[in-house]
Amino acid sequence: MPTPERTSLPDIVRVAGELLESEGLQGLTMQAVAERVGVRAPSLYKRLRNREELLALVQDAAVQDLGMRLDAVVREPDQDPRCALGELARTARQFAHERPAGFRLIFAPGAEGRLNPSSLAAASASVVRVAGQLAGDQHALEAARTVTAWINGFVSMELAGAFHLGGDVNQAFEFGIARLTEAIARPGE
Amino acid sequence: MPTPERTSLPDIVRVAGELLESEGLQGLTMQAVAERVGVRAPSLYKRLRNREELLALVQDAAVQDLGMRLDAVVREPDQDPRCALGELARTARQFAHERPAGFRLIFAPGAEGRLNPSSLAAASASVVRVAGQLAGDQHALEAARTVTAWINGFVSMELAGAFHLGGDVNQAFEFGIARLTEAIARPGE
DNA sequence: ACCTGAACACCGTTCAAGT
DNA sequence: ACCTGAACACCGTTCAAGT
Repeated sequence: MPTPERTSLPDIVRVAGELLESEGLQGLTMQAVAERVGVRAPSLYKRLRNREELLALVQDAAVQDLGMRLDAVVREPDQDPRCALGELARTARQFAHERPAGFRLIFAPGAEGRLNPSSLAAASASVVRVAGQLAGDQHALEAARTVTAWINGFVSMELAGAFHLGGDVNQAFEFGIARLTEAIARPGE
Repeated sequence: MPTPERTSLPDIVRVAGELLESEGLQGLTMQAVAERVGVRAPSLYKRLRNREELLALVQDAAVQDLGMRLDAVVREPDQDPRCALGELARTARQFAHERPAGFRLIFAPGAEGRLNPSSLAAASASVVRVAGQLAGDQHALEAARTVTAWINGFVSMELAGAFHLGGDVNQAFEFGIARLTEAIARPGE
C-alpha cells in the first residue's frame, strides 16, 4: 500500500545545504536533516545511500551555483578580458563569503575526491574562456589553473583567518588579481 | 598514590599525526589514539581537553615541521631569489605529497580558526623574506600572500583530484611558479 | 512504496572508584 | 597522580513491521 511522499531528494539536498551553512559540517547530521524535511532519519536512506552521498550532492549543488554565477559574469557584452578576469575572481570570493561552508566543501573536500567532473567542467568554463583570451588558447588551461588555484588559496586562507594579522585583505586581493592578470597575459594582449 | 605515566603529550600528538595520515581525519579517534599509546581513551583527557584540542596540536606540529623545511631551503648560501622562491614552492608541494592529511589540516581547517599565530608567523617567515627580496620590502607581505595563496590553492586542488583531467600537473606547477615569480618581481630586480 | 520504532555498533566525554 | 570500567548522550545505519 503506497504511502504519500513527505519529502524529495531536492528538498533534502536544499535543507542539507542550509544546515551546512548554519550549523557547520558537523552539525549536518542525518537526524537534523530528517527533522527539517519532516521525516525520521531512516527514511532518508530510501533516497540516498549514506551521509557521504548526501555531502556529494550538496557539494555538487554548490559547484553548479557557483558556475552559474560565473557564467553570468562572462555573459556581459563586450568586455575587456582583464576586467572580466577580475570580476570572475570577485564573484568567486563573494560566493565564498555568502556560503563559506559550501565553498570549503567544494575546494577542500574530505579524503576522497568526490566532485562530479561534468559539473566541475561547467563551472570552470568561464575561467578557461577568459584565461584563453588573455594567455592564448594554447595556454588557456594552464593559465586558468593558475588563476583558479590562486583564488581558491586566497579565499581559503581568508576564511581560515590566516590573514587576520595586519594588512588590508581587500587590497591584497586586488593586488593579487592585478599581478596574476599581468602574469598570464601574453605580451600582445 | 602515584601511578607511573604510560604515555606523554608529545607521544599522543605524534601518534595522532601518524594516524591522521594512515586512517584519515575520521579515523583519528580518541580510542584509536589511546590504544596506540597504550592507555584507555578516558586517560587522554588528563593531558588534553578534547579531540578538538588534539587536532589543534597535530595541526601546529605540522605547521612547525613545514616551517623548518622551508627555513632549510632559505638557509642555503648565496641564492638567487627567483630560484629560492621556486624551491620554497616545490618544498611545500613535496610536504603536501608526503603528508597530505597534515597539509589539509593546515590549509583547510574545520569551521574555527585554530592555527597558532606564532607558529604560523615562523612558518611564513621564509616566504616573506624571499618575496621581499623580489617585490621590495613595501610589498613583501602582499607578495608573500599571493605566492602562498597560489601554492595552497594549487596543491589543494591537486590533492582533491581536480587536475585529473588532462595536462601535465608538474608542468602546470612550474608554469605557475614562473609566472608568479615574474608577477611579483619589481622591474629592477 | 514509503515511513517508522527498535536495535546495533561506534564515538566523545564524564565520573566515581581503583592503585 | 594517573588509570580504569561503567555509563551517558549522540550519531550513522539496518531491518522488520506497519500502512
